[in-house]
Formats: sequence, C-alpha cells, structure tokens
Amino acid sequence: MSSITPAKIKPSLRDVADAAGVSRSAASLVLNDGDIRISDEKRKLIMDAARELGYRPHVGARRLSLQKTDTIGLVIPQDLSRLSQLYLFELTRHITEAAKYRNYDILLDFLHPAKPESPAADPTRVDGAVLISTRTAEDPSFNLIQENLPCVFIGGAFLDRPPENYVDFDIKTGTSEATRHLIGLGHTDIAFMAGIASPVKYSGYADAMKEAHLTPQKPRVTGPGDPDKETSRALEAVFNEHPNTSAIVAANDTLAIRLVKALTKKGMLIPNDVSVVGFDDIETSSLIMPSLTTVRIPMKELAVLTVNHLIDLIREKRTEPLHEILPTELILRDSTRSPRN
Amino acid sequence: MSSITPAKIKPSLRDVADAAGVSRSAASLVLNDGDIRISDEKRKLIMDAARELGYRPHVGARRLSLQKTDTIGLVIPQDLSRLSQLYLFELTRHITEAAKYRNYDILLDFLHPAKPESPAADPTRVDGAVLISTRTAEDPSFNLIQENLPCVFIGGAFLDRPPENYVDFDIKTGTSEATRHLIGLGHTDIAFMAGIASPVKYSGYADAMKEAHLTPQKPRVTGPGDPDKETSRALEAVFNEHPNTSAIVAANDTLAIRLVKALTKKGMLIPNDVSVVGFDDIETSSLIMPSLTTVRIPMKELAVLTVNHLIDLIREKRTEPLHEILPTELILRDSTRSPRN
DNA sequence: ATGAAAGCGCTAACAC
DNA sequence: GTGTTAGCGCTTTCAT
Repeated sequence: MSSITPAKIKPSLRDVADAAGVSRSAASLVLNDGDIRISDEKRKLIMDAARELGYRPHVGARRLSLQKTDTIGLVIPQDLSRLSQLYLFELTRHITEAAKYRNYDILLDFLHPAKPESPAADPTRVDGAVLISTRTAEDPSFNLIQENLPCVFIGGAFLDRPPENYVDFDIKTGTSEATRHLIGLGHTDIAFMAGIASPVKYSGYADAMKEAHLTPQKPRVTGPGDPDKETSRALEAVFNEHPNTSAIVAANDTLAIRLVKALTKKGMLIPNDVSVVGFDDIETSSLIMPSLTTVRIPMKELAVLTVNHLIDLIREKRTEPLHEILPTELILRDSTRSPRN
Repeated sequence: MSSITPAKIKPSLRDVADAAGVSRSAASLVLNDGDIRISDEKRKLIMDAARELGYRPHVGARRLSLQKTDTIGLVIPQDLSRLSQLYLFELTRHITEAAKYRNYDILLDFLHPAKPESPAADPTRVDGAVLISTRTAEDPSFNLIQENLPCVFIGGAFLDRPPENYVDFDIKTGTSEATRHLIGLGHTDIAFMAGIASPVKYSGYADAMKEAHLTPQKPRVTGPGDPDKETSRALEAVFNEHPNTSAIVAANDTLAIRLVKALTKKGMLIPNDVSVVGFDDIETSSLIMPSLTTVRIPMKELAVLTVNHLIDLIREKRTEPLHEILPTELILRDSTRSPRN
C-alpha cells in the first residue's frame, strides 16, 4: 500500500524523500540550491520522485524555518488628495516588478490615516516596507516605522524632518526648470499655483524668477472645496493682483488641467493668451487639448532604487541612510508659447 | 537570571507562557479568540506578561500551523492595452480594502503575458486569487487556474468560454444605454468606434440602433500604431462613408478623448457638431473640456462582490460557480447634445 | 556523502 | 481548567 501514491493530497518534502528512499535532509538539499554533497544517483532519484509526485515546496514553511518572509510591504496612503492616482499606479507597478525581479513578493496595503498600522508593515509578514510619503508633516506612514523593520520612503525628502531612508525626485529644480522655460519664452508675469501649500515647489519657482530679475508672485493655493470653483477663485485673485499675468506654473498636472479649463471658460485661449505648465506628466497630460507642458518624474528609476536599497537594508548589506534625489525632466508640449504682446 | 527579560529579542509565545508561569497552550488560547477555558487569574497573568514583553504573534507560524495563508492574490495583466489604468488602480484599491475588511492580506502581482505564472496564484502563498481578465480569448490568467486554488475573475463574462467564477459589468447594456441616450437626443447617424474589436459593446450599440429603426454603422477599430493617427484615420473612414454622422459611441473614455481631440483638429466643435460618449468614467473624463458623457462602472461593488465570493469559496461556504453581471450607470455630461439642424 | 533529530512559532488533540 | 505533546513543512546542525 505504500507504493500507491496518493495523487490528491499535496506531497511534502517528506513524501518525496520517502518515495525516493532517502532522508528528508537529502531531499531538501537537492531541491534547493545546495547542490553539493549529494551523489548524482541519489540526486536523480530525488528529482524524479519530486517530478512524479508533482512536488511543490511550501513557501510558508520554508519562510518560517528561514526566519524571513521574502516579501516587501507596499504602503500607499489612503488620502491621495495631492498624489496623482496615475502616478501611484505606475509606481506600484514598477515597485512590484522590481521586487519580483529580486524574488520578493509584494504585500499591498492602503493606509487609513486614522489608524496608523498596516499588515504591510508587520515584521512577521514582511522583511521590509516601501512607504509612499504624503509629503506632509503629519504623514501617517511615519507611525509605521519600528525597530526590526527596514523601510524606505518614496518622497519626503523636503520635509523638515525627513525620513531616515528615502528616494525622492527634485521637485524644486523641476519647478525651476519649468519656470525658466516660461521665462525663456519671454514671459515676465508668471503666477504660481498649488492645490495645497507646496513651499519647496514654490521656492523653485521663486528662485528661477529672481535669478532672471523678475519678481515672483506670491503663491496661490486652491485649497479644499469644489476643485473647479476653487481654481476659478484662485485665478480671479491672480488676475486681480497681476492683470498682465501671461503664464502660470501649476504644482501638478491635475491642477494645470483645471486651470486650462477655467481659463478657457473665462474666454482665454491656451497657450495664446496664457501659458500653463504642470507637474507629474500623468497620462492625461498628453491626451488633452492643448497637450500639457509638464515635468516628468523618473518613475521606474525611483522604484528600482527604492527596492534595491530596501533589500540591501534587509540583508544588512549596508546601513548608511539613503538620501537620494533624482532629477526630473521637462516635457515640452502645446500649453506653452511666447506671450502675445 | 530567569527574571531578566531580554528586551532585545522578539518574544515568542513560549516566552510569554514561561514568564506568566503557564503552558504554551494556555497562552495561545488566551491570546487568540479562544476566550473560554482559562481562569480569569491566569488570563490576566498571561495578558500582563504579553504586554510587558511586547509580545507580537508571529503570523507566519500561525499560518503554517493553521494550514492557511489568510492572503489573497491579486493578479493584474501586464498588458493593459485596453484596460484603463485608472480603472485598474481604483479596482486595486477597492479589492485591497475589501480584503482587509475581511482580514485578508493582498499579494499583488503583475502578470507577464509571456510566462504565465505568478506568486499571487501559488497555493502555498495565497488561499485564493482575484484575476483581472484581459477579456481576450488568450487571457494569460486562465493559465493560472489550478486545483487547490479558488479564484474569481473580474471580467471575462462575455468570452466564448467564460471563467468558472466571475464578476463583470454589463458592457452590452451599458453601451446600449449610451446609444439610446444619443438617439433620444435626436441623433440618427451614429458611429461606433473601439480600440480593438469589441463585439459585445458593438452589439449593444447595434441593438439600440435597430430597436429605434436606425441602421447601425459597421464597427470601426483604431487598432495598434500611433493612437492619435489611428483615431484620425478611423474618423476619416467614418465620415467618408457616413458624411452625416453626428454622434459617436466610443468603447472607452481614452478613445473618446482622442476622438474629441481629432474632431476638434478637423475644425468640428464638440458637442455642437458631433456628440461623443465614452465608457469607463475615468477621472480624466470629468476633467477635460468638454467633460465627457460616459458609462460608469460600479467599481466598489465589483470589488466587494469578488472578494466576498472568493472568501466563501476559500472557506467552502459555497461551491456553485459565480456568474455575476453588474449594471452600469450612464453619466451625462457636456460632450453630448441634440444635433444642430 | 548521508540520515537523525532539533527547531522555526504557533495550534490543537488529548490526557490529567 | 490546565498542561503535555505532537505536529504544520521546511532547514540545518551534528553525528555517523
């Protein structure tokens, strides 16, 4: 009866060993990378038995024994108010692929701001975590940090108290470049607008202005409330104070798109009457009319760098904190041109 | 020396039991839901010890012992050609939340079409899987199906050989409704256009036309290649054959947006000269000018239904296949109106 | 080169 | 009620 192999039940390593007439350790050695030590005949015996039984290793058991999970937590803030969703999905995809390439699984979680805990940041489920920063001081992801849990942030570099490990992109220089592009086109009255206060981007804008001996306008913030209405309101304010404004730097693409809409409603043509630049290069930006001049984020590099560093941290290959700021890229499209005058 | 609690090393259940002077099983019973059976004094003893040691249960060990993973795989096709990314991200978020609500983790993976296997569909890592269908006959997700792995598809209902368990939304009726809306507005020459052949949506369109005693045009497919060029080309074809076309039903929002752009370039005004309806209600659709009349997918219901059914499957609460088709909702916005004359 | 045996941290049957 | 014990499936000393 021992020769009858039960096809239904999932075979364990022990079953393979028994079938091959060897010990469990031998089977383990062979089925893993531990090639050496076992004679070729036994090895073949084991391989054959494994194949015949349809043996598949039990990842959970292996992990318990090895005291590691081979999985990385990915924590995305639930409150995406300022983060473009598309940006996040792209990022998610790249992170997942980067992790997979290194043989790590991804445990995904969306962080509810109210209760700052996450399975994706539980040291018994993951070896480490990637935390997407909200870029705000009260970033709930900070509460997930704990001893025993290596983690690296994406974003957060420009906070007053930045996280220990982060990868970010250079929002300041990016905004400066966008502004300089406008200045190069001949614009002199350039406004800056953001969904919520964005001091770093604003300083990028302001620096570029000063550098060209132009006076920066004060930052406009649309704030909460109905986005379209808020955008119109902010726009009103801009033109009240600076009637000759011929270009606007928006802190993100969604806002830029709303601006285009609001300006058009006011009877202004883009880019003929007003130029607009965005930030993020979300998919929509190339789709709309006019297509949007904007600043592209190096998404894939961001992801790869983050994952690789996290794994180094996990494996204790390095311990120095990671402070990486990647350059952005200005994408020229149809929403900007020289001013009329 | 036994009174010195090593603060550094992570305490296990055994440590707690020892510290409390009880057996491991007692500790286990108390720390889980198994409330009964243990006297209040012992219970308190154990709780105190656990708290003091900072005991956190080891999820992996628990899972091995219980022979389950409490995690659900989420497999997203890498080839997103026809699936809106935003749609997918929304879906991902809702699925993750639904799973979390039921105390399941999400193991995320993007499926490379070339090699049809996925950690998120490995029975030793997940208890079951949610598979996003590409809605094509060669859907690589089908290769992930295996005994021992409960899984439910999202989409795929309208394939010739649909999956055993699926939740989908009614693309046919949705398209019909969109078409009827156009007809109700007074349009008689209505075109249908898709990115790749979409027989079901087309039949929804055609049925609505016939029902109103109008003759459906043949379907237009933009196909691969530069999307904007392809869209213009398809549009050319439409107007060549049907010069009086005053409305277009697009199979998805992205295409609809491209249509708006292409039409505008041809000097036509939307919706004055031509009405356009989309499908999906991606975020962009409300953002652009004119905002897009489209068909909304019940994303959250889709996710909740899928996850709940999957869990029922996992727990063997039910075994009958799930064939659920949810209704869509027509969203009226600014890209449609009565024809001119 | 090979196998016996202990152990990863937890749960659950079974005695007491 | 409570504790002992035997696993879950795998890895890994440590003898042989």
